[in-house]
Amino acid sequence: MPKEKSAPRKAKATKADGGKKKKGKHHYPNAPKRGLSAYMFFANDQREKVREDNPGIKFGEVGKLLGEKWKALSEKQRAPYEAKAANDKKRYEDEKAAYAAVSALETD
DNA sequence: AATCTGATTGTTCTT
DNA sequence: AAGAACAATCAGATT
Repeated sequence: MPKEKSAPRKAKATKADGGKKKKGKHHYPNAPKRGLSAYMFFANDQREKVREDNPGIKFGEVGKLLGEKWKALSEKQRAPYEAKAANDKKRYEDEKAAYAAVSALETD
């Protein structure tokens, strides 16, 4: 079993508060985006189910409901999602590699 | 080496 | 078209 101790994630960013970040950032060419996260896959599956259980539910509710359910799942249930996340993570490795390769070639 | 930070991912709904 | 609650992430940058 992997015993990753190294960095015991401490507090959060410097934003003090809970952690509200806004978008608006872009990336350079070839943007090697990272893989998705377990929540993304989970949402993909539950999103319709949640809405089915909550007819007429709005985005905010679905999101919250989703969050609750997500944590309500057992580690086993999250497994498939985490598995996909891990799979996508690998995908990112490819992007990263491709990006580096192109970047090297594109010595502009 | 160890710690931190920021950027990113996708859903749905609203405007 | 883009943003925002919801959660994860985690790879790179920084010290």
